[in-house]
Amino acid sequence: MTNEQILQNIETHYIPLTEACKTELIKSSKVLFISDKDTIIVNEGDYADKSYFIAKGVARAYYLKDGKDVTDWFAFENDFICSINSFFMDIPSPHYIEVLEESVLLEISRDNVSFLSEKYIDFDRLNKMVIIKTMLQQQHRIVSLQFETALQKYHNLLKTRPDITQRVPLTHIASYLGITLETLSRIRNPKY
Amino acid sequence: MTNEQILQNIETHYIPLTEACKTELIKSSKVLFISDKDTIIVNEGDYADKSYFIAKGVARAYYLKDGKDVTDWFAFENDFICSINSFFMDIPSPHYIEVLEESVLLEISRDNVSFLSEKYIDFDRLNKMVIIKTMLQQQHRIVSLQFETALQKYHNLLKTRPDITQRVPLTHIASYLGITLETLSRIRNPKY
DNA sequence: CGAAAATTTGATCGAAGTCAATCATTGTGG
DNA sequence: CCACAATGATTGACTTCGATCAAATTTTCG
Repeated sequence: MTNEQILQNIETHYIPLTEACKTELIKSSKVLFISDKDTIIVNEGDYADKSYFIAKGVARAYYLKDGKDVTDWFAFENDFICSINSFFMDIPSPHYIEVLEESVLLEISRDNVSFLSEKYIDFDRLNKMVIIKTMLQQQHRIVSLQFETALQKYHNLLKTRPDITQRVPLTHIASYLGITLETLSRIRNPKY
Repeated sequence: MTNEQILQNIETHYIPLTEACKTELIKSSKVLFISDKDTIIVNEGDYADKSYFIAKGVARAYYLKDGKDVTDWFAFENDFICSINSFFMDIPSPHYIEVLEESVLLEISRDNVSFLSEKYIDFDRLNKMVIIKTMLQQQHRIVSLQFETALQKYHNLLKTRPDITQRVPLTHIASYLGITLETLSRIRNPKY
């Protein structure tokens, strides 16, 4: 996967960028080729000042709640992911971020995001789009968590990500949906 | 309440703004003095392209879920509120926004937000701060909804807003917390 | 003051959690 | 390349928190 392909993906899924902006974006970011699944790219406690564009693969953000692994976020192809508290508030990360498949990521630091946003208005728009998209997804998730049954939440997830069960262990899907693995397993039984 | 006081509040709770920016912000926004509680300022179906800074009072965003009133958001003094889906995606609002006390609001349109963000870097920073603050609050709310008991959710709300029970009917607090009014009432009983 | 709205209290029910035991799949070392 | 340990998923029995339905009580306000 080349730099050009990655930029192409960003442009088709977000907005076109000027040549100058793209050149400087590549210069100020780093492509990570991660071959091992379950590679941890952010650890709890890190000052995680990097944001990652998933060019290929899947990643998840999770944290330990009373020692139990709770998935907070999945990022698939063309999504961005970061440790949201750490990135935006400059505090130690409560989250781990882990890659779940062989993946290609574009890594960019908060400082470089700021710098590019100041310099290129199209990058600033991209940046705002990513943040607003995240906010709207969270909004949707809040409604979902609050008023949907386990079954509805699972079906809705499948609607937006039909391939998720092939790519992500059920344990992570369960904790993401706020249900137990056992309940998820029962729900998946066709007799429901 | 004067324009100067409102601007002063914004500056102390967010960031200082240049004089030019403040002058133009006042010119491109409108102060609403709302004397009747329960005044609806955004209706379901509206293209709600306005954002409101609460200089004084309380407002809430709510929607009807199967005919039932569900509170999605409270905004108190120095908070911003808007119909998030409508404002950012330019679609008809699923939310109503209602004022719950005699209030003073500063109303600004999406177009004016864009314009001021382009023209004044300090306003752009303010705008980003508001969005990121919203995102982080939602993040916190997701964790809360997913793993806390009714009692914990209520206590946490009281910790950040001790005065909320004096200012907002319990029905709205209950639906905001994702619990029924009856459960909230039981939880509030000192024997818990 | 009295009607309407808000809140409390009580009794019952059900969705999903917990604990525990199996079953299935995967991947690694002999 | 198989065996078997480790991990992941399913199934079962039981429990619990909070929902629902219903009624009583308190508060608010014209």
